[in-house]
Amino acid sequence: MYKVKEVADIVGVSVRTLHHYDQIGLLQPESITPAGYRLYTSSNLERLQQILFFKEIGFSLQEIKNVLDQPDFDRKEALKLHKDLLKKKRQRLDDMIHTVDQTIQSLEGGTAMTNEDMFKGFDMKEIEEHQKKYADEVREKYPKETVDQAQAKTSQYTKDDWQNIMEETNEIYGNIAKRMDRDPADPEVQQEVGKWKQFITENFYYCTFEIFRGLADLYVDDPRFTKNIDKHGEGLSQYLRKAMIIYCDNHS
Amino acid sequence: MYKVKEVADIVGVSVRTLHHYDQIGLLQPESITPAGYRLYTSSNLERLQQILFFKEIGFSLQEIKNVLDQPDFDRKEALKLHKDLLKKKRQRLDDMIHTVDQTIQSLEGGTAMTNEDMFKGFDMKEIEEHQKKYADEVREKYPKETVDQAQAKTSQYTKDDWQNIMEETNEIYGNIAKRMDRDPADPEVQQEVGKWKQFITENFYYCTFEIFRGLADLYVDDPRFTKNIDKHGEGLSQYLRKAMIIYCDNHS
DNA sequence: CGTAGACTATGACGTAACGAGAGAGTCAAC
DNA sequence: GTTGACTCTCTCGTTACGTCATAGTCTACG
Repeated sequence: MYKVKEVADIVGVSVRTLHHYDQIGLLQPESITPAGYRLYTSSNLERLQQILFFKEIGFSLQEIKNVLDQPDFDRKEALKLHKDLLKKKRQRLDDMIHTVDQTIQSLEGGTAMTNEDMFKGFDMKEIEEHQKKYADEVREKYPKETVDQAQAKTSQYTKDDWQNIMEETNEIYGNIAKRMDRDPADPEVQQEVGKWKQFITENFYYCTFEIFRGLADLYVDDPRFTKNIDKHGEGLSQYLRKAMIIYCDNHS
Repeated sequence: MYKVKEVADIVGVSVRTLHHYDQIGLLQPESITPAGYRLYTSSNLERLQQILFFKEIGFSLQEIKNVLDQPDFDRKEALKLHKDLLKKKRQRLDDMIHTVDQTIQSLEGGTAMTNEDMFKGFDMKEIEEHQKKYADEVREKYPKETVDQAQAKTSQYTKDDWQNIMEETNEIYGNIAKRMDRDPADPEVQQEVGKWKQFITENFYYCTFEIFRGLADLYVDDPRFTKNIDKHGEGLSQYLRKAMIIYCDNHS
């Protein structure tokens, strides 16, 4: 028998939330003390877990109630309907993002950032340096436009662009850091690594497997990189290198 | 000078909405009759249009107020911040969709459609065939699980699933066909192409750029595909191929 | 001029899922 | 018996309005 705060601490929700769930009949405690204290059993906890799962995938509390209270409820059907709904929402978001993008572009017109500004305080700049090392190599293998275009890319980034890039970078690093307890060959990890390569390609230059391998080594060899990456987790650079190499081995 | 209902009818919002905007000071009528009737000018209408635009891209009313009321407000900055927010929301949705998908798959296990049923009348089946051509190639490059999982996917689709897939496919083709007068590199066209690639990934197999390029060629080389695609518009397959190749060039 | 019908106004409650108090009672330890 | 940690039940606030309810206004028609 657990009291509210215990339950709250165990599963990571607020006491208020439990009160609320009690109030709407979604999760009622097994028993109540004479003083009116709520007492939950472990089977109550199980139900709470289920509630949280459905909440995570976007079900409303009412929908969750339906799904959990009626054993004959067609869960699969509910999930599929729900998925359609989610996809529509995503479509809405895609459209919105697209419109915002267009608006931004129309607002822009000559505000590209100067190199001076760009160099200030952004470690990201180092990736560009790395690019130069490989520039010749790349130039041999790919049509000129590809490379030129890529170089033109970063030269027009504004401070905000760099900010965005930094944020997205941090996110990817973070996602990988979160999974450092897994094997570097873990599918989710590999997927993030793929996103990283793709990200470099989209924002800096066409990132070939050779370059990617080169980057992997650079991350542990060059202290500037290592320091920056390990901010996200002790030994991330080492781990990342392994994962990247595995990725390259599997894909080329 | 327009009265509330006129304004409401003109721009397509409810009278209540206008009341609300008045109340929160977002859009106040130019003048008020002795009887208390709201009277809007055409400049009020213009502001309303702006409000609706920002609303469409997901700004809150308070944010809109900030943007419109302060001429020195950095609109571009606001838009970029907003875009980040939207992207985060989309990421959340993506994750949710992914989880729902996995849950559905785990629930399925005995209700998969038989191959017999599946083959009947669904041209979509051909995409799967195409997959097989690339299966070996893909298998070399990606971790086994990825491919296996993908193959498991289609084998469990029900008739309804295929129906849905057909519908979504038609929608995307249709959207592209509608824009065939534009350059294949047109952003909207490219966006649809991106959706198509994403769609294949979600419903069939991890669609790499190589595969996507392969599909592009297949659409014009294989008469079964060509015929099917050109149903949506004369020469769509040719057009689609160009657009897909451009997409690949820009993204990889 | 009286009235029906269309339009207008201002509240006020409801929505979803809680967060943030307020005021008050309960429990265990010292 | 008091303190501190915890519990309870209201109640308001949040977003962008929808939906009444009640009441005043305007205009056309008989």
